[in-house]
Amino acid sequence: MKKITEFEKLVYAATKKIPRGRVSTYQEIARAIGKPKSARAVGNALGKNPFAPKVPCHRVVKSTGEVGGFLNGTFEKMKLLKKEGVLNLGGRVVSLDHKLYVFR
DNA sequence: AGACTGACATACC
DNA sequence: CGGTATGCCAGTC
Repeated sequence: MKKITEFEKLVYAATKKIPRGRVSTYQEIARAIGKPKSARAVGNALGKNPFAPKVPCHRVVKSTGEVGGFLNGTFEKMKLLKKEGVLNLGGRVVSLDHKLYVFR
């Protein structure tokens, strides 16, 4: 069904680029697609997440270093993140500046 | 078909 | 810490 827009395509493409063991923020993704003010729109697109496991929205965190809204029922994925050493107990990112993946 | 409102996982003041 | 500003989407009228 691919009912996605060009904007979402960019968001998913950027999110998919996140390597394992790394995380990114909505702000970074928004900036990566050329709309640094669209962090919310990024979240909106990821929230739909038609590419569920393809687009690791669980690997995208808030700009504050918190894990983000995927905790809302998807917290099982958080375990995987912890396994990758990205998250810390309590749903916090381990040194965001150290794990943050920046699009270039 | 066109316009408005609500919702969303942020950012800024 | 709280309210306002911003961007995109979806549903509704």
